[in-house]
Amino acid sequence: MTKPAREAEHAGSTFDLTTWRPLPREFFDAPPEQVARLLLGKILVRRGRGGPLAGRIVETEAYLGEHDAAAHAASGRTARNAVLYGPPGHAYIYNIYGLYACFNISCLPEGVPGCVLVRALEPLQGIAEMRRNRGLNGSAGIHQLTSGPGKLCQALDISRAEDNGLDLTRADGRLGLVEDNFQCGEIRVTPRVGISRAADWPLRFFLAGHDCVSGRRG
DNA sequence: ATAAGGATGACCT
DNA sequence: GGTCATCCTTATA
Repeated sequence: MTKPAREAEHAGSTFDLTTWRPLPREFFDAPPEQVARLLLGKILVRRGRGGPLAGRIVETEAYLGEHDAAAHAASGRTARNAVLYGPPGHAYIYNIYGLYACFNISCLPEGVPGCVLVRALEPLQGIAEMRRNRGLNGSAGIHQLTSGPGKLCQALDISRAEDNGLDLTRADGRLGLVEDNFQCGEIRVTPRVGISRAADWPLRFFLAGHDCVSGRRG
């Protein structure tokens, strides 16, 4: 250990690995649109072999229950979406387009489906490893590492096979969410990205003007 | 603009 | 059982 792992590499974070406690279950036992908003500014931590990988959440989307045609719960409970019906605060990870993973967090009490999709992070810690995981060289900008749901899973080495169903509230878990007392500034709300049904519902939340937000940032 | 890529669920037999 | 359209995306042109 040449250097204490307590200091964030990237500017502006008070994140301290020696004291981090995951957000409690009650935080997630709430409607997805509320959790999605409150997750902005929090830190997603991945405990890896080469040390922690961490980033600040800058973009989220809420997916509601069976009345939300864009949600995986829309057609009722299946083997794939069982986590959505389980207790809050668990990782729901699915593969998309045969290529990428998407990381969601279950909300609402057991039996009631709903989740938040984490769409983008600002890399804070383990940036070199994120670059490696993404197959990018040193010239790739910070904002290319985790500015999209598939990108951030690749950067943090999150996969359905390894991580689906994980309890995110365990202090010793591989994945967790941490309070950072970060001042978010203006939060912008728009329709969700990449869906065809319920396409006008205002359930996407992101930090206005942040470089690491995916796609169009207005 | 669009191809890549594979799992999933809907809808049959 | 089988087939098929769809998909909460990304990196290329």
